[in-house]
Amino acid sequence: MTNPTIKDVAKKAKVSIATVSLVIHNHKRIPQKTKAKVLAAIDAFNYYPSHSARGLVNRKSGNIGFVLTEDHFLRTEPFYTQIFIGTEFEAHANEFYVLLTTINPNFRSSDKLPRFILERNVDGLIIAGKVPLLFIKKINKFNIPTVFIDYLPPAKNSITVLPDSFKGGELATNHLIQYGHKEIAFIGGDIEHPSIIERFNGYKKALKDAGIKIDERMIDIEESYPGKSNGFSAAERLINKNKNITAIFTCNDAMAIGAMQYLKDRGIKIPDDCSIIGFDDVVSDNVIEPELSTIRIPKMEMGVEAMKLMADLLKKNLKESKKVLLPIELITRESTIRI
Amino acid sequence: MTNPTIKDVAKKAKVSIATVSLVIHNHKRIPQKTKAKVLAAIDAFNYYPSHSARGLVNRKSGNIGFVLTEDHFLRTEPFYTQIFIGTEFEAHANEFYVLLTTINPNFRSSDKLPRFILERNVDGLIIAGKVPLLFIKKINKFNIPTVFIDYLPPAKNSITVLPDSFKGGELATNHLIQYGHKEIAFIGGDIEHPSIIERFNGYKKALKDAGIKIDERMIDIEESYPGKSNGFSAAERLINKNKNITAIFTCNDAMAIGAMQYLKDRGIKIPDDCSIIGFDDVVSDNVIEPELSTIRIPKMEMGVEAMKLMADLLKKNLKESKKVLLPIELITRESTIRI
DNA sequence: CATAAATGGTTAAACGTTTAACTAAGTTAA
DNA sequence: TTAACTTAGTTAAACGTTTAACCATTTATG
Repeated sequence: MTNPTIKDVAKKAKVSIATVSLVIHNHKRIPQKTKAKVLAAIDAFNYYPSHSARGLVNRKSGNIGFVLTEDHFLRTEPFYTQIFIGTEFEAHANEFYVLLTTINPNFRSSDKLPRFILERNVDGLIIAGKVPLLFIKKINKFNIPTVFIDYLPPAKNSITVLPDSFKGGELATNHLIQYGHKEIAFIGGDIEHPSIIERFNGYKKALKDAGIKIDERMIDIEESYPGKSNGFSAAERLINKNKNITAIFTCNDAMAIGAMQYLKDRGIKIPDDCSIIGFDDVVSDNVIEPELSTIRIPKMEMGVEAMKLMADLLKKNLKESKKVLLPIELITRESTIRI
Repeated sequence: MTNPTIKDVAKKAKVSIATVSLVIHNHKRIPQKTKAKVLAAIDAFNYYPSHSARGLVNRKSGNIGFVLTEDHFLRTEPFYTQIFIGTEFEAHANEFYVLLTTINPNFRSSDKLPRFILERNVDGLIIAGKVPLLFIKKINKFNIPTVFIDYLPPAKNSITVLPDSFKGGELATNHLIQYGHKEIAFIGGDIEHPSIIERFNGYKKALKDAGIKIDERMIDIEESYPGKSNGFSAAERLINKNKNITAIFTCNDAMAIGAMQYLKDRGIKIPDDCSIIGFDDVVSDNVIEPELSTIRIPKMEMGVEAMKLMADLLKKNLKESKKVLLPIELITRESTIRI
């Protein structure tokens, strides 16, 4: 048989289609006897309501759009992938589908918006990572409930899920301080990014609390993007400027890997000559040597949390501004050592 | 204004909604003049047809389901992620949305099928990687057009996209032979998997062609899963059995990494004492040392190809059985050396 | 000039649900 | 006994499209 419809079920149960619908929605008007009869028919046909028909009358798509920039999606580290998995997982629980799409990181105002926005095929939007302001402005016109992950848009009334970067920065730096380090460098990229800047602030706070003077020469935040090769360049500048560094805190693992490469090339032994700690915990399967100490971000959990907020938001039990900080965790591995 | 509908457009253009629809579908009956008028109105409202309404009348969802097992999705290497990106990319071109879902690798017949199948919310299914036979059997009842990626289901009438594993196995082995190696070991896991077995066959073929005798003691295909820790164990067995190995071909990069770990631990220098070559090219960003020679699989391209096949399949210009082998490529890096 | 054919558009049914409004029958209360 | 409720269901409109069938003009044909 072809796809069974509510009519087939109604006929079989000898009731009207309205009754079938009411049963499906657990309407109190329907007594047990009728309910059972209808449910039996539903079962017999293995009937499920058509998504499109429902969408049409309810003016809901049942879909949540997941947006991130192409470059983020193509990154080899599974950072945003893990976040996506989290949303996907929680979507199950809330009976949503997740539609993923990428946008150009250099979004121009003439660029088309993702099709699912134009077609009103999503009930909500989850935006992961930094996206162009122009994009945000343009979608604002559509008034779609939106949750951000790992990015705090400038407009102050957003719902956002972030890792606790400030605490992470403190934690990483304190870890080095407790290991006896005093000459602790910081490497950052894309310093405007709210997460990065907080890590930097955490670094400065920890140093200050420990009575260590913040030295401009120990800080390199020039790079515009926190990637591996930029980590290499930053380490190069830093070391050339400053021979007595005993530890480096990089704003993420990718930069840490680049920095490690430079140190190795230069003959500086890790961790014996120099400790290094990253952020994110994305280096897969301990494949790098020495294994990298880092601050773990709960990536899947961030996705889960975002989708939970979305569900609340769509049920209207959420005001339009909320910032959720997810706890981070220090992971001590081989790249940091007591001095 | 709230979501504009075809009615709004029709009113503004002073035509019937049928005319608007015909314009949208580029029907030849409509002359330029009318078309322009309607298009102007469409533009004025920034109108896009409702996805649900269309789906309802066309009996099409416009969605393609992407299915893989949970464990595959959670793997840290971006293998299936890259494939997914490929399908997503090509989906854009064909105006599809991709709905991703995972299934339990130990799918029981009592388990529920993915919701999008039950609700008939997908027009086609792309299944990536090995999935339980029971699952395949169960979805067969729904008669949904299906394309497989990186897995050849036993039923012979499938449409499948695979890397050319046989040629890859030959290529990898020949590379080692050309480098003067004669004692070449093979490490495999999940040897029943069509891709793995082909790599193994390629290995044997290359040895035979080179007049090298195939030695059972040089082969370890015991492990049930081709992962990192199993690569470690396999290397251990192999080395203990057999001291004169000068090169190893592992069925994938994950096992190669595990094997490298064992060799390093044991004090065997790579590549000086032993060359090693993997398969897949998933080791991110040259993070491992020495950098791993491997056979590159065109992962994104596999996704793209699968979605193209799906588009053809849905347009009915494709018979129900087709096997597409995508070309692989030898990547020579640091882990293989001339003897 | 009468008729056939081409052109350009409209009408209305259909897709599969949801739900407000209604109805019919049974129950309660004064 | 009768009016007022309650209960259990049905009817019908609506959601926003698509498209076959139809109609009215205009143009071509013999």
